[in-house]
Formats: sequence, structure tokens, C-alpha cells
Amino acid sequence: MAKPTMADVARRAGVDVSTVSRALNERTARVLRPETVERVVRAATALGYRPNVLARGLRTQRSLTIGMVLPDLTNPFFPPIVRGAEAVLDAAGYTLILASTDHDPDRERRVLHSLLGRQVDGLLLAASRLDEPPGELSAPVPEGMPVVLLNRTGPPDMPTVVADDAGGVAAVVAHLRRLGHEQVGSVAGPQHTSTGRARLQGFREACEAAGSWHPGLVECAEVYWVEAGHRACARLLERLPDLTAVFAANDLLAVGCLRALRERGAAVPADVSVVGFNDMMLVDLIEPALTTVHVPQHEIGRQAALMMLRRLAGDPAAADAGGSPRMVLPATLVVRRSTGPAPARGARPGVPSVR
Amino acid sequence: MAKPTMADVARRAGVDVSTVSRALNERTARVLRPETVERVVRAATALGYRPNVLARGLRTQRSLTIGMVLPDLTNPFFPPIVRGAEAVLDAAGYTLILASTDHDPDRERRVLHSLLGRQVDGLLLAASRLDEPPGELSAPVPEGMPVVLLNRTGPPDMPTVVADDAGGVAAVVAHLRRLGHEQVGSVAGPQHTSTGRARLQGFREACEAAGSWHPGLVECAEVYWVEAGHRACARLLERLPDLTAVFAANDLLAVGCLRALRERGAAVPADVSVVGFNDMMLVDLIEPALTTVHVPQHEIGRQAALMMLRRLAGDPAAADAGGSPRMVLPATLVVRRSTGPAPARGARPGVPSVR
DNA sequence: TTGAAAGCGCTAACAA
DNA sequence: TTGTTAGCGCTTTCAA
Repeated sequence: MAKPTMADVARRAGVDVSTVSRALNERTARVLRPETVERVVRAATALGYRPNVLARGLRTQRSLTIGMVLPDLTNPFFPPIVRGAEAVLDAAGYTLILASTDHDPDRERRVLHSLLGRQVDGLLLAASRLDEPPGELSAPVPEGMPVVLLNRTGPPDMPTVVADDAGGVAAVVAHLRRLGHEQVGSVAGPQHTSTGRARLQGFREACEAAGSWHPGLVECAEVYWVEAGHRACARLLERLPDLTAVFAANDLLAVGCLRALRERGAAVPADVSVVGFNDMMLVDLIEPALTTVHVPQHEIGRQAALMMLRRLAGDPAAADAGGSPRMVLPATLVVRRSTGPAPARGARPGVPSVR
Repeated sequence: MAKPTMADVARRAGVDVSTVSRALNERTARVLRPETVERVVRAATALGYRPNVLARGLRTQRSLTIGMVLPDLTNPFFPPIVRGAEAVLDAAGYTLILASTDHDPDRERRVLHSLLGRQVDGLLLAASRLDEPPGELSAPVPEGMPVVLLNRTGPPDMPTVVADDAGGVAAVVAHLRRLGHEQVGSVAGPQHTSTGRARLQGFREACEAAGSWHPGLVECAEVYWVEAGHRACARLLERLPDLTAVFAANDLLAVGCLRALRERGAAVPADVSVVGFNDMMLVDLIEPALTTVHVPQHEIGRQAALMMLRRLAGDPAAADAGGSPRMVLPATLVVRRSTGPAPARGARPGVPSVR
């Protein structure tokens, strides 16, 4: 017999299926006579019985499944987040279903549609687009469907877990100022993402506080990818050849900056300092080891999942708090080799400075 | 009304649910009067109806779901594979469910159990352990459940997609010999993985062919991770201080080797050449850019998924072929900066050679 | 061309 | 303490 069902177990144990159901369910097993439970369990294991989670879900209206939507699993930023979320959801009996959007709103719609069709109990969104009208997602999510936003912001009434972008950027700018850099440029992230905006905003505010803000200091990359950073940095250097430091809104962009600078013969950090964001795996191994801002990815996933579980449990505390918890996890500067003292005045990129 | 069901659509369209079912199903819609279909479709969209895939699955005995088991999503090797598989499965209407084992047979068992409970239609296994008796998995997989192995080998009757490890390793050894290296050591991968074994085996054969084989040339890492590579390389150098080249069975291990060599003051590639395996993202950016063997990860995922689809379709061609297709995808050497000519004889690591 | 009815595997009243 | 019954949302015979 291919897949034993509850009826098979019932027959073998000489009881009704409902008794099997009760015996196999933690909560209801205690109402049965222990020897009955024993007999059922024995029959079940003998047959290699495995409950059909889908059938149960159909009956109980809970699939024990959470959908997680992200732009691209290939971006090293996401796997640790996934593992973090997976760890807590798995422990609670939930299964995670991943879906990639490739930043494509159309794909996001399709993907959301598919997840909803699979009756997910909740949605972890790491990819909501900011340019949608607040309160709307790119696909209609049913009333009351628990949603948690990760590393993105969205409608104010939606639970969110983000890293402290502004704090991280402020630390970066302070670090560079301390090293004597006055001309600090930035390769910003895509401005349809909330991290892209938040980090640019943070950069702007930090510069303004230091009295050195100028719109020309910023060049935006279209996506968080090495090539985009390369191009954006090239444009930036074209305009501001005297730059002594560049802050990239993302490690991948920073790597692109490193390349652009190398091509121009500028030494890092002797001529130009470079800072990234995220502290992705392996960026401590590139040359020079990248100074960056560490974002607690695993913890972001964990906390988002915990928030989701609270929602699913209908946590009264969460409701009492009067709205949506917005969790901001600290982002901390990690100083490595890609930043150094500003070159002596008058020195030019390409002309190795003596430090 | 929270979630409109087929009954809601039927009521609104003034037909029976069975008619709704027929109207909404490509295959059966053509038996209905076009205007009926039209009416049903209109009612469905008006209500924002979304078919319940779980309920359908319960009835049709197909969940349109494939489980993929892998050791660790955080290992950069896997995401491209996942995307490759996802791309073809998604196009065929299937959803992928990922599960991580962390190399723990116990977790693998649990994870498999969970996937089977979710009624997956097939299993993509990137993590079967080789030390299980052939023909057995670490959890009982039901008769007839389609299984495809990725980047691992297993029981001979099981469809498999692997990279050409032996060919890749042979190219590595040939490359190093051409550069004049005679003392080539290897930091091998964990020997309970098939890639670990295949690459060690390939290394051994290549050395034997060159008449330079010696068991002492190899040191095994316990896992594919930077620290493990670091330790293994340190042990290797302890024993063979005159080594001029080391082949690591994996890029992460190679990065560990780079660290171990740096600690000992050996320059790469001037004193010692280092080669990795896999061509993981970002290894072209570390210093020195890593010479490695490119493994077509995305393609591995794609092909495995295609194989799975063929199985699911009960492809007669596959059956006619008389057994399990075993696909071997070419692995190609990518020469970058971490390999160079062997240092002049007599030169010692730590003493910069003049080349 | 459409409707009626049964049933996928399970849970949860309600009875006994 | 256990069995009977109904039904979750859907597909698929079988009739009409």
C-alpha cells in the first residue's frame, strides 16, 4: 500500500478514524484511554503512517505555511535572513515557501498570487515596492492576512523589522570625518527601495549636520549589483575627481566602486576610502578588506518570524500596544582596510600619497 | 466575504460548482458553451476568486509542489542552483519548498518527513549522505516518489545531475604542472560527501598519472567552510613546508588556505599557488583573484528540475533509456591571479621569490 | 452542455 | 472514553 491513510491505521488498530485523529494529536490524546493511544500509535508506526498536512489544513483552515517574498536569493544578503526566519518558524511547526521577484512588480504579483493560492497563513515581504500607494501591495492581499515587512518600510500600520540604516550611515560619515575626509561622495541604492532611500536620506542628514551637503555628491545605482555600482561610481568620479571618500549604500555597490577606482588608478584607501553597507559574507576577504556596516541579517529574519508568530497567535500584547510594532535592529560600523586617513591636500587620486 | 470559494462563484454565475470547475480549467473549459465560461470567469474575477490549490491537490492527489533538500542555503554554492530549479519548475506550475539540513542526518530525516507530510510530488536532493547503504535514504521515501540527486551521487538507479569533478580536477593539476609545480598538495573536502570524494579521487588519479602521488599530499577538511580549510591547510603546511601549490576542493576552503598561507608569510602566487573549486560569486574579487573551477550551478538546478518534470510526466523516453539518466555537466578551469609559475628551486615560502 | 453526487484525508461537533 | 456524522474546497464520474 503506497501511502497509508488514517483509515488504514484505524482498521489496523480496530478503532474509528476519529479515534486515530485524537490519538495522534497532542492536545486531544489525553481524553483517550492510554492503552488506546498506545494501540493506535503502534499501528501508525507499523504502517509508516504520515499525516497528510494538506488535508488537515483544508479542514482546519490553516496551512501551517508562511510565504516569504524576496527579490533574489542569489543576493548574499538574503540567505542568512531566510535561515533566521526558517529557524523560528520551523520550531513552531511552520514551513517557509520562498519566492523570488527579481525586483519585477509583475513577478511579485504573480508570486503573491501563487502563495495566496497555496493558502499561506502569513506573508514575510522583503520586497515590497515603496512606489506603490501606501496601504496597497502589488497584489491584493486578503483582509486580515498577517504580513510582516523585512528590511523594507511600507504602510505605517504594517509590522516591520528593519536595520537602523540612519544610525549606520551616521557612523560611517562620522568615521570618515574623523579620518579627515571632507569630500565624501555616495553611490546610493535604487530609490524605489526603502533601504536605498533611507540610506541616502541618512547620508544627506549626516552631511548637512557637518555642513557639507551638496546634491552633486550623490549618484544612484539602478539596482544593488556590482556593475551598477561600477557605473555609478564612474559617473561620480567623472563629476568629482577630487573625491577622497565614497560611501556605497551596499557592499555589492562598494565592490563596483573598488573596480571603478582601480580602473582610474586610484589606490584604496591611500587615495580614496570606500565604505559599504551590509557586511555580506566574503567582503572581509576582498582586497582591501571592506569597511562596512554590519546588518544583523539572521536576527532580522528571526525577529520578523517571531513577529509573525505573535500575529498568528493573535497576541493580545501586540494589539494592546496599539498598532504595529516597528523593530529597528542596530547596524554597527565594521572598520577594515578600505578606509584610511584623507590624503594630504593637493594630492590627486592616481598620485600615490605619502601617509 | 474573506475568501471567496467556488460555491460563491457558482452562486453569482447562477451555475453549479462543477460548471465553475470546468470553466476555470483549461482542459475542460472547451466542453462548455463559451458564454457560460464567459459568465463564470466574470463572476470569478468580480469576486477576486483564487482557487485553493491545497483542496485541488487533495482531490487530484498532486500537490504541484517539489521539495528541495540542501545542506545550507548560506553556502553561496546553492542559491544559483535553487534559482535554476525554481525557474523551470515555476514555469511548469510547480512550487519549490526548500529545507536545510546543516549536514545533520537527523535534521535531514525530519526535513524529509516534513516534506513528505506536505505531499510533495517529487524530491530534489542536494544533500544525500554517501555513507548510507546504497539504495537507502536517511528517511523512508515512498515507493515511486520521483527523486533527483543534485551535485551528489547516490544509488546507481537514481537520476543524478553532477558537475564533471574529475575533469575539473584534471584540468587543475595539468594547469599547475604546466606552471612547473611538482609538489602539489590538496585540502580535500569532507569525505562523506560525494563531491569531497570525487575531487580527492580525481586529484589522486591526476597525480598518479603524473607519477607524483603520495597520500601525505592530502589533508581533509571536516566541512566546506573557511575555518576548516584554514586548519587543514595549516596541518598540510606543517607536514610539507616545501609545497608550491595547493588545490582546495572548494572555494571556501581555498579562502581558508589563503589565510593560512598569509599567516605563515607565504605570498600567493609568488611562493605558493592556490586553486579552488566552484567559482562561487565574489571569489573573483578577493585578493588575489582566485583561480578556480567553474561549476555551472544554475544549469545544474535547471537540468535537475527538467529531469524531475520528465519523471513526473512519466516520460517514456526516460524509461526506454533503460534506467536513470546520469547527467554530467562540464566543469571548466578559470585561471585568475592566485596561480603562477612555481618558485625557483631552493626558494622557500616566506622568502619572496624573484620571478 | 450542465447538474447531482461522491469523495480526496482529515478534524470537530454531537451523541452515545 | 469512543463512534457517528458532517464538511473543509475542489474534481470527476455518472446522469440527465
